Amino acid sequence: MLSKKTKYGLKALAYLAAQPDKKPVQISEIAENENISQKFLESILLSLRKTGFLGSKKGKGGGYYLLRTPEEISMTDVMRVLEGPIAMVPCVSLNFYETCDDCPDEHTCSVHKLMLQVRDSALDVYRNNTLKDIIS
Amino acid sequence: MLSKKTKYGLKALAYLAAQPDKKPVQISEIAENENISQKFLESILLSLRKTGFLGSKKGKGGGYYLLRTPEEISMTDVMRVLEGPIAMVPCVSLNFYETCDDCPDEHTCSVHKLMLQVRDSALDVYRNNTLKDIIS
DNA sequence: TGAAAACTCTATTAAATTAGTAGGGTAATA
DNA sequence: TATTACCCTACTAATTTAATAGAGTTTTCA
Repeated sequence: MLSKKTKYGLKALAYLAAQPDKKPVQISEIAENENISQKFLESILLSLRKTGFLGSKKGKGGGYYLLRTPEEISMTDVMRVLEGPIAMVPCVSLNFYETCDDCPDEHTCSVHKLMLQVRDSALDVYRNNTLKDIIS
Repeated sequence: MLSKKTKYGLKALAYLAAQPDKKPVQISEIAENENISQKFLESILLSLRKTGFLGSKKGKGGGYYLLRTPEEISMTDVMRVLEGPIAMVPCVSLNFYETCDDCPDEHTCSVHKLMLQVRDSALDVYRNNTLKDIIS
């Protein structure tokens, strides 16, 4: 299940990408328009800023804005930052790999075999979608 | 993230599918060989029996066995029973559909758009894999 | 026939994660 | 210099997951 954090983060990014100009947008504006708790959104935008997706401007007329153009922002990167691993089990994760403590051998594990395919198919989707692609 | 329930359920199914004959296999045997808590596995096998994947035989010499051949068991069905919805958000789920309370319009929602693709790609994988395909 | 083997079922619980809430602090701009 | 708006920490309620405990029932085989 997709976490609210990821869902809200994606919506906020899409909202910023849909702006006609690059002027900073206030948290409160995004929160209202996308029906998100303002405080919760605050923490999500903060993490997107720390990971290089967003810039912010303080003071009057301040807010958040995209640091890159929408077509430069890959869903792969966004998902990894917001949701974490794309794989459903750590033993098939590219960026968050861990061995299973129960499994004696990955190569003969049926779960591993299936989840490898699922990961690859999900990666395919994320790699083929930028922020620009998902705004309408 | 894949739940342990699903992981263990898949492993148990694969274990049964790998049996040379159709004799019932005891819970304890599966639990030991696959490093699964026996009591937890018990409840998982029970749910697989109630959903028509497994049959059971009581008493001495009893245990669980597959009701269908491995190539007749689609990963789509198994995943839906063990893990629940294949979609990451309810608004793109085929079997567990729900509207989002926050989203004003699904058709213009960027999250919806992306998650629809992810669901389809996952479904593709599950539809193309039977229990036979994932045992080695 | 009776005892052991093995499944069945209910209820409880511990741990982890998620989704927020509260509230004060700090920086920048008009 | 006051206001706006971001920044940060800590706490908490709710939910889900992963078991655990224990009693009960059915079946089979000796």
